[in-house]
Amino acid sequence: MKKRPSLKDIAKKLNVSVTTVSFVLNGKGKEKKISDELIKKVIDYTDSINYRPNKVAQSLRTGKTNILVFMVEDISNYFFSKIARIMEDIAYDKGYKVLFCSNENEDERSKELIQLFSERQVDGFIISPSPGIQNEIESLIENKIPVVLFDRYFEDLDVSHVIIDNEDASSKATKHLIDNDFSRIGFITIESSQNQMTNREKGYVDAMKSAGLEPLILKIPFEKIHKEETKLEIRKFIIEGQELDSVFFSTNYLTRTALEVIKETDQTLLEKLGVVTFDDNELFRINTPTITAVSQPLQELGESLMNTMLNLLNSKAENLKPTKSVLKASLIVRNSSINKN
Amino acid sequence: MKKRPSLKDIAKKLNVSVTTVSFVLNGKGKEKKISDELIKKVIDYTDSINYRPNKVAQSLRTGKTNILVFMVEDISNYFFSKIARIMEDIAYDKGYKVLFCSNENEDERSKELIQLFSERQVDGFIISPSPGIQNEIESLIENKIPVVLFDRYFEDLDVSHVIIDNEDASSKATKHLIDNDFSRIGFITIESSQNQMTNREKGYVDAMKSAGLEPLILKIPFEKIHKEETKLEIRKFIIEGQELDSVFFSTNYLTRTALEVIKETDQTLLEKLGVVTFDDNELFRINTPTITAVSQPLQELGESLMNTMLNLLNSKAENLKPTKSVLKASLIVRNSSINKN
DNA sequence: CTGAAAGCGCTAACAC
DNA sequence: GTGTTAGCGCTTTCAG
Repeated sequence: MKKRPSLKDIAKKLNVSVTTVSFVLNGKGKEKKISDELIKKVIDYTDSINYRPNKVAQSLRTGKTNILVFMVEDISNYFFSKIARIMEDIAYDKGYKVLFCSNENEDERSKELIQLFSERQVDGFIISPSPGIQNEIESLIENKIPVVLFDRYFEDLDVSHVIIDNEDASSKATKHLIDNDFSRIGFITIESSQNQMTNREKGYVDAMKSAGLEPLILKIPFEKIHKEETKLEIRKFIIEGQELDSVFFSTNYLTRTALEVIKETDQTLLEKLGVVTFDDNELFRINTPTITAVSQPLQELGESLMNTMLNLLNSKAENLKPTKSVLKASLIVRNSSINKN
Repeated sequence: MKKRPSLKDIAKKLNVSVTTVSFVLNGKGKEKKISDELIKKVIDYTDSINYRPNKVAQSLRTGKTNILVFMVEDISNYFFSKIARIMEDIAYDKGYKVLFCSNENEDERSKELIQLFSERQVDGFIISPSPGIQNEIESLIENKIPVVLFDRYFEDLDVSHVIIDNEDASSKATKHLIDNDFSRIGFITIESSQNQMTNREKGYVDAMKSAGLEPLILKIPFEKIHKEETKLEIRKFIIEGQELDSVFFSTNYLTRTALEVIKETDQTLLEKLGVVTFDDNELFRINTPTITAVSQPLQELGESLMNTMLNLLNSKAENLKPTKSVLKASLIVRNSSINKN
């Protein structure tokens, strides 16, 4: 193995000092008044051997890695992966690279990942936090590592975040069903104390109550989402239990599970049952019937997240006040929720 | 900002040398015959301040990062993300962390990513390569950086790989349609010279010919997959053109696009049209009708990939012969492909 | 048993 | 204009 050449090797080869090479390579040649001739000589040589500086050494020296971490529940989820892509493009222009990872909404995994990347000195974290990592977030902040929370946040922690107005979105979705003459409207959600979920529930409950309707709620524990018993529960709730005429799902994976259940049970059910889901998805455009969905503004979310992060990064050490952004979601009306009479 | 404590800080605090602390922290206390008492003192203190070594410094010193890169076309694709997860678990047990990234099957992006991670001294690459990065792969190999290719490979490059027998899988799928009395069987694929695709085509063509049937092929350029004109082309091919009675798709994103097209055009078409797709997906279980799919053995693929990589990693410098694994895929028969008469 | 010190590759203050 | 050198935080050889 021909060891990768180092600055020193280059300096020796060219009979100049490492400083000179370093300055030239970092574009400080002019500034340091190094002769054009020498600059050209260095550039030509490094180009010719395709020299690549060792970033590990650079990072050790400068304390910066130019790496940002985007940690979410599940990066293969359309919602998260789309935003990831948007952020990546913005970050790239500013010289940052974004690393993606999934915490499965588990505290253990979140902590491990934060640990792992902290040790590796990443420059900042954008996190959709699992419920119990408040301390870890706090400790990052204390160490002056930029953190932006996303999708959900901790109410008693003064940290920058970017979220949508879940209550408003949920309320709009519920009212839409009511306007389409549904009245036995069920709400299927995840059992969770995280505020993105509680706010969705609140939006639903308030909309129902103010229309004089009875809230009908089924809560699934997160761990059981992919269990067979969950399917049974959903089936029971929709089909046998409450004589529902429609359902509003608080997340798209619940909707997917429910669609499977319905498919296995009684395909024709969807001809009568009203359906609205949180979070849009490719599948919902293709399904029979197409599914009405609350759609989050992906582009704005991504931009807002990255801008907040870049601000934090640039305001080095100075105590910038946390930025808190709340964006609005919109309802994409499709066939599943229009009046079925 | 309270600077993170370094080894030196700890040594000073404890009135011992950095060497001692380093040995203890690396579990070499016993080996180096450091007194139990001292070991305990060090451990207790580092635990109490929750000391975390700076991995950047460690990496610079040791030349190892314990990071592996898994680069695929699109990590949000079910197929790739599932395998990623399987590998991650195995790697984790061996002290490696896996970083995921998507190259969108673009050479430019692939090169950038390889560049980026090489500079950061990652220990190995598992890559589903875009068509034109043969040189970059070669150069990694020359620098003795472990590489395992996945899903596709370069026929004239002697590099470890893990793939499935695409020709066989494709042939089985085609024969399945033939056995179910379909005869005007179209094949919709990506225009590509990469061997995972050419082999799928070959499997189809051979199966058709040996049944005395005429191959009917539509090729979509990769860049146009999400363009509107692609939908038009697919529609024309299936509906107007060749009087097909069935279609076999070479990738699941083509199938998704086609399902959308069909949905927009004539929902009842699927009652008559036979459909088989490469690569299983959640959607295909939910769709009406459920879609027959070629399913790759995810668990085995993941295990095989990681084992190959770990072997490479452990056979440091010694010239290990590349390992080439070819696994078999299976056909999951659902409603879309059973005899429609 | 423990400590001193070299050095991984790079940056940048300082010297000349 | 260019070179010398300290040091980022860590591992590990060698000395005692």
